Amino acid sequence: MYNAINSNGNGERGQHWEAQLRKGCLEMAILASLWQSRLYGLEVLRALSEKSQLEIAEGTLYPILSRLKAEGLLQSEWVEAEAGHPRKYYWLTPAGRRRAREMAEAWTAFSTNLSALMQPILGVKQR
Amino acid sequence: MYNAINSNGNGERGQHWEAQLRKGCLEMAILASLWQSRLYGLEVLRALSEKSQLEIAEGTLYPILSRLKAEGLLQSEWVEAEAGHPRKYYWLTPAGRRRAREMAEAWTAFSTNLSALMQPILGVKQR
DNA sequence: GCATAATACATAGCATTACTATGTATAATG
DNA sequence: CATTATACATAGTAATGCTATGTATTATGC
Repeated sequence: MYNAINSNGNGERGQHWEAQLRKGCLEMAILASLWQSRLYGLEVLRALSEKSQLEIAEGTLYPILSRLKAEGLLQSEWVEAEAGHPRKYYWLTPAGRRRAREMAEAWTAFSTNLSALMQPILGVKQR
Repeated sequence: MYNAINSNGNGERGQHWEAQLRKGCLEMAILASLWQSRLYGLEVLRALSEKSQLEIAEGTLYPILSRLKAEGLLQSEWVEAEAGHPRKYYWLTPAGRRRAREMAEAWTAFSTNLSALMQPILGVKQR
């Protein structure tokens, strides 16, 4: 599985059609990354990268985390590490878990529909 | 198959998290709708709605078609209908076909990755 | 013939969301 | 102590739809 979506897409116009493809999915992806356990910022980045080859810049992540927290979907706390830097841990609130579920379901339907639309293109190529 | 994504999402903030989910996919979807045959504007809308439950407003469609044409991915021509209104037909240029393929492939990878991230959420719910 | 409705396309202002560049703070290392 | 690494934060900018509205042409009914 290769990393098809990163920040340096190679389209002609704007060079970023791939970036647009993933815009709007990031909140959902970030909520999902926190489903199974609480994580601190850079752990979220690593989880996304490892679990779904989704590379997000730090400057993108933190405003989103901040926004989700302001919305009551996440809670956070500062933890002084026994060794190393203090870290800000995030976890899903009950509202956050509900949102994550809603989004996961919507994503499933949406992606299935869109993939169906892509089939003729991929089918021709495979021939 | 129900229409999970339309313009009146029901989230709390901004009410539009679902709209964001599909932003960025529309160019690809529109290019895909033209893969098998040329269509005029409202036919594109209907094709998207019928093939993938994707509802786009006319005001959204035409700027995108215009943009794709400016970019050399589409070509268009006015056709006087034998009965009814004149219509502007669109079809993919060779560059447009290449773009559609690239996007379809990127989409496949991207959506597979993201769906993997969603599995724990959906798995828990199904239990 | 005229007014209204339907069809088809177009556009401008606005809202939203990342991306990019840059910065602050703290701990670790040489 | 200076530099590097880790961790978090933010402001300006770019891109893309959404919403509201408008223009143009054809069809319909009175």
